[in-house]
Amino acid sequence: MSLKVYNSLTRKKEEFKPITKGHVGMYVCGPTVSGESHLGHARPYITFDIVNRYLMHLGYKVRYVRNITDAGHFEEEGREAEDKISKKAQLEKIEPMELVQKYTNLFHWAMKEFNTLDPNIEPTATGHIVEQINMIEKIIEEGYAYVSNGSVYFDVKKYAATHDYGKLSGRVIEDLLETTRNLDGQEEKRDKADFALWKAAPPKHIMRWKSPWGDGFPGWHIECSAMATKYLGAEFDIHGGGMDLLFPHHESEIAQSTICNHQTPAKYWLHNNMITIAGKKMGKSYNNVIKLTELFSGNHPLLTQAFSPMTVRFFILQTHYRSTLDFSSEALVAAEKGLKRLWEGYEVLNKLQAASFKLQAENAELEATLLKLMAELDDFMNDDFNTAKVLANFFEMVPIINGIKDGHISADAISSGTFQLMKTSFKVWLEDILGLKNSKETNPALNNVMELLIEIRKEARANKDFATSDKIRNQLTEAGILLKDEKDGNISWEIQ
RNA sequence: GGUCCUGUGGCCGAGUGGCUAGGCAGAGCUCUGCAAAAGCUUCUACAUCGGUUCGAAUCCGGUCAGGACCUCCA
Repeated sequence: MSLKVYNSLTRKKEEFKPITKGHVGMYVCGPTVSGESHLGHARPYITFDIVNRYLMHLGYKVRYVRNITDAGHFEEEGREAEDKISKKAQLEKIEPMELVQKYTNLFHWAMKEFNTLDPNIEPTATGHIVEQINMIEKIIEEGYAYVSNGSVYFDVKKYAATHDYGKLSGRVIEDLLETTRNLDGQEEKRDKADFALWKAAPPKHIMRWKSPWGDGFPGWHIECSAMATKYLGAEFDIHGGGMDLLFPHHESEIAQSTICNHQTPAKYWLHNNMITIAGKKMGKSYNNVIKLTELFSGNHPLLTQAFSPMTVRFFILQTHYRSTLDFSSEALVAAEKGLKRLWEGYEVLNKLQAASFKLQAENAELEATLLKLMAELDDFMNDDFNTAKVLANFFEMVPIINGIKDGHISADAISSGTFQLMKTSFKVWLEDILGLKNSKETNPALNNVMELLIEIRKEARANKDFATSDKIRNQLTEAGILLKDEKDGNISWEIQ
């Protein structure tokens, strides 16, 4: 079964066929670095990290481009043009670029914590003003944009006459022309549905660039079109982002690029659904965001505890990316425990001795079950990246692994080949494709100390000196280390 | 108001016609010096009404409820 992806453009799952054999170009809308990232932001970056990783797993050479929006958009279109980033900088009395740097660094830090792979190119909007101006000029030449008071607008009505404006978001152009909200200062535009490509900067505006139309700054949608075109070409494979960007952002990107490059920019449009909180989308409009720093520290009224980045990643992967995911502290606690169980199963698997398995499996049924569980993994991922089902299959393998470890299931039951395949599968799927990792720190010195303590405790237990053995266990518990006496006499430990 | 989506057991969630999803929580048992861990077993489902079908959580229609977009948003 080959990879199928749900294409928002056609509203269907389609077989993924790259434009250039063996290569994939993917553009994902990146963060606006005018503030701290919140849980909602984490979803697209983790989702498309999976897409990136899986495409690489399939052998594609991927060019993954994710921008940094550091030029800011309009606070509210039609009002006095106001750059979000410069506005906040003035309030905080620091340079706009200082603010941009701060939040860019914070974003990069969070992405590292989530164990996402870096994009191949991470272009900034401010670094591509020239490209954006060039693109706007070309759209004007083509006759689909007009200058008004030093600003440039895209002529949606004209575009819609010959193209399908609304094909991505399912909008009907007549409705758009009628129902778009009537804002102040709309008189610059020929039509309410028109969107800005370039906005004249008022005198006090800090972030400004020279252009053929006077000092100003780029409009909301043009940066993505310009950067995607520059690094991926007029037509590329995948464009990703959150569902809330479908309209007007992506719809407008299509319109701009279509006029400029004479073709639809991306073949497949992939959109992740929203994270909700008490049923409502997490977003600044609702003022219900949980920042990533708050999540990792537990410092938020809705959180009962801190949650590690891996817990959050796992939480997100347990749901299909096109479904909404409802956040609650309780759900994250469940995810944390689930991940722990899964990861411990993986660690147990790695500790099993290969020598205890034989060439032939004695339990053909169990052997077949395992092989089926592993064979299905590809099908699940190929079916529009169903990470939830992948994880479910691994959870089904965990009791079997634990059973072999405690002797409940004989090691003879499965073949050595299957055992090796399991080890490989856990590694490849959990670590390489799903990007999960052990969040526990390993400290060689501590390991040595623990070995010593465990040795002493074992001896004490053998001598029925339970006072000593309990003392070791209790005091370690107080020190934050949990000892677990296992069935075979071994003792394992973990930091709480 | 327009366009679209969703409604699964205590909680989170997968699942497009017949096969146990899975995780968390709960209950019982096994193992154990005790505890924890682990294993085994197990209870709660498909909003509602009607239709199609041999058979529907899954398809169709109505109703109710919630949500997203239409405006900055991941």
